Amino acid sequence: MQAKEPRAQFHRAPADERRLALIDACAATLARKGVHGTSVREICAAAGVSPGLLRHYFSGIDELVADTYAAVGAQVQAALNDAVEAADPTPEARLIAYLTASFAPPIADADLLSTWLAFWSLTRTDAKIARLHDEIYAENRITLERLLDAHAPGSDHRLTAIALTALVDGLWLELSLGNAPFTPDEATALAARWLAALLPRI
Amino acid sequence: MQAKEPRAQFHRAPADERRLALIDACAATLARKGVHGTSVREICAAAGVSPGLLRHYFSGIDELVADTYAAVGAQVQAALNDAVEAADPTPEARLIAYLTASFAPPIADADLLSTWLAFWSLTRTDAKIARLHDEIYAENRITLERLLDAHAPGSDHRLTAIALTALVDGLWLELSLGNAPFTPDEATALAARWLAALLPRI
DNA sequence: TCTCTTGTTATACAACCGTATAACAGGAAA
DNA sequence: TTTCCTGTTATACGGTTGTATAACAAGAGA
Repeated sequence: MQAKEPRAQFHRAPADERRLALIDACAATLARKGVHGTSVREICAAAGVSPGLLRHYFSGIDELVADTYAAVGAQVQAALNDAVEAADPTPEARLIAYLTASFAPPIADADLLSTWLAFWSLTRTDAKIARLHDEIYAENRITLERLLDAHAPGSDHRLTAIALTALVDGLWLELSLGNAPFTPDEATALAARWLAALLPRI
Repeated sequence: MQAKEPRAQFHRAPADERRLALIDACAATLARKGVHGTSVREICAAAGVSPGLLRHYFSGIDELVADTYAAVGAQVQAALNDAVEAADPTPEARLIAYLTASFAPPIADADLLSTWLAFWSLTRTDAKIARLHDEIYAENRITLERLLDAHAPGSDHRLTAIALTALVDGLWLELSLGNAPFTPDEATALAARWLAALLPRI
């Protein structure tokens, strides 16, 4: 004879507060438990919510993960933009601010990397995630090209932006993975030195 | 009434042929199905072997994954070394060979990337994998420092090796992820141009 | 040819997975 | 105060997970 579980108290969240809470919980779980340890139950527990609720806001766990990618991508983009806007208005200072922000919290962060790795690894198997990846990276490249163009107007910065993105990504990856053989300051200096070599006027 | 399954034919593999087959199957499954789709049964099916056999050769799936990381890491290192040794014996040619090989098969390969992403994402949660990562990257950095030192003896190439590793990693990542906005040749040219700017004699 | 070791199999197990469903209750609207 | 909609819960379901186990058979050694 099984005693029936008394129904837990709850309150009805306004607007899409619950939806955002689930997205946050998804990112946090991806970060702390990895793809392998991320499940509907785990996410909902992190959000303090019953497992069934996920499907009230999302068509399934795949859609939640995709929406989480979009949200986290936007957060990263916003953090970088903020750093650039807070810098001195010279092209040089804005570029350096972009680089510095890339190697400092909240961008260089072990949790963010773990979440990001999960997205990367889904790119191969999930078409929606792949499309999101292309959009996010294209936007990032355009931002960078604009910053470069402000410094040296007229010339084509496509390849420069590509290389700088790759360099920053690689340094960011090692830094966030932990145990990196260099400091955030060295990473910034490295990227700046690279810029100076390629764009003589910096 | 369930008919008993007749026992399948098999042959006893010599030495650790089975062990290597399981490692190959693990890498292939990680590549094709991602972390999420990789399970004991999936790996063993790929190896053409019964599920129970995995635990005869490994203490569990975690140990198999770790051993697979070590094996794949060694393969990558060997492919890069081969490319360098096959090049003209000048320091410049050897460096360029290293770069070119990084952006061509079998190194720049979607399957290899998927496998590698799985390893990266396990670095946070699995201490054994984290240690392996440090070893593999340290060895790679030393290889690169030696190549740089052959070109410009005496000076300290620590930071140069770090930056070149990051640049190559970033370009390799985008290239292997698919839909990259640049070609392998452009990636090689980019890295070479970077080297030329920083090491004047190339 | 026989024996014995052990690589290999089929199957069992409890725990977990993502999703489905019906009962419930919060709280705005009337 | 009552009604009613729906956000939220507990629970159920079939399928899959990693591991455990006992039966079996391959093939070397005697």
